[in-house]
Amino acid sequence: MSHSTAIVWFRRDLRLADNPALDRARREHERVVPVFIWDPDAEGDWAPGAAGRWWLHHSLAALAERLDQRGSRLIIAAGDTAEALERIRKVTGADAVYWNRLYEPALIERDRKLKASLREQGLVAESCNGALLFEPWQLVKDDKSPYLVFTPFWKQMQKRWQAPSVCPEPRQLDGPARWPASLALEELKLLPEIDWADGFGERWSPGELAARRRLEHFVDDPVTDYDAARDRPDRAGTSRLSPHLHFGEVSPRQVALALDEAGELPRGKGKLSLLREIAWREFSWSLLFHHPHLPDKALKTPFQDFPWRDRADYQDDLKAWQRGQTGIPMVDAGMRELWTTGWMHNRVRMVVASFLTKNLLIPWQEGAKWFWDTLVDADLGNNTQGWQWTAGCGADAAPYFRVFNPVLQGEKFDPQGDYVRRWCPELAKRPAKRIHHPLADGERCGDYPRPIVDLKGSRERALAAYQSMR
DNA sequence: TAGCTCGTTGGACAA
DNA sequence: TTTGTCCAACGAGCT
Repeated sequence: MSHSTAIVWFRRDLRLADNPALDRARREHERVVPVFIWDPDAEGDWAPGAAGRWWLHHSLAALAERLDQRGSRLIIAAGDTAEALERIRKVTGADAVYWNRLYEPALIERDRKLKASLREQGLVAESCNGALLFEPWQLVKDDKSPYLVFTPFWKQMQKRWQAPSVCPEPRQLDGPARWPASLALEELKLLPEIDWADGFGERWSPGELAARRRLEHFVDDPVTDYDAARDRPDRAGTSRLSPHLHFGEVSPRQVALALDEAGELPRGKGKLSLLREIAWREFSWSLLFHHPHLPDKALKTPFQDFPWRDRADYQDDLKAWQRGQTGIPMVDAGMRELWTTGWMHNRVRMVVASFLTKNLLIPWQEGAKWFWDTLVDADLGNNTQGWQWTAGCGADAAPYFRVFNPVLQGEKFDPQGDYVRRWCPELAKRPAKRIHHPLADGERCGDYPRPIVDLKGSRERALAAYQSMR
């Protein structure tokens, strides 16, 4: 170990355990300066949305507390990253900077330049893999080109499976002789000014310890039924790990380790199912890495001419969708769950996305943007990939004739109507048999809205639109 | 290379 | 009420 000081630049790896950048800095240097820099301009159109900022605020608070307990502290800065690092370096005399890689196209470019510039100044600058089981350039086909279909990607991942190893959590961290100034967390103004996020706190506990508890709880029992239960929005069958994974409060390696059966691929159906979801996350990041325009442009080029409705024409319908006022119970329940809790059940995400793109013929980018702002787990890889998949223009996409019917989906996956009743209390008194159906002509139910489109007619319109493109 | 198989998550309709 | 078939064609991926 050299008698030197290293900056550990935290980004979306807000944990102390299995943090390769932190681990490496600590092993190779005597003193460590943990730093977080709020620099949303660097992320272009994809700086964290309002829900993500709420989470980030609380996650940073949790990280700062854990660092305090280890004799360290979290230095918070804002503004241009290179300048902030330079300031901190001057005060602390640090001669090395470590971080874990991110894969958003804009950030890859920023980080590449930064690394080159730091090295030019004679500093150590190293990035590590803290976010993925496999780097996007590792899991490729035999001819080195990236996968475009999930199943072969998943098969390859299983073939190359090895017992995950994680790095240890430091018990103590020695700081620099002189600490740099830090902003107070509140100065980043990450929390919304209106009390919009009130419901989030009831549902979520950001931070590494909460993430670990959730993982341990889930793997202890619920994972056994995950394969089937994960499709039921009326039950708590999913892991709810997504925001923790997004902010790096838990790593996919830690999840894999928790599922691991003596170094072998998990054999239990539920465990394998959860691992497959982790694989989807990896697949999404791989796609984005190899196709940097994915957040804006359809992967399948014919879709760039798809006859979406005009913006002026769909504005009212888009608002109704965002507010959960479409008059389609399953759709409204999902959109209200999203608004209230910053999260939506995966199956319902597909239903509302299919409804927006197919029944309303509104471009998938509008949905992706709304999700980006309102989901606490908004993740550029997953969000982009999911929306393109539903719209039928992405990798391995749903065929054009696959239009989800929100009534049938409700009857199948929310059979008692509990989910709809919870989020659309106006409908609470409707009999379970009718609860997923839009109001019929002349029927009234509190101030629940009439359907903004006819499901059958709009389905046919969508099929015709998709036909026209072929 | 050429040929074969397959593609996360569905719905409508006929029998 | 349940089950089977069709709704496209194409290109990815594998052997």
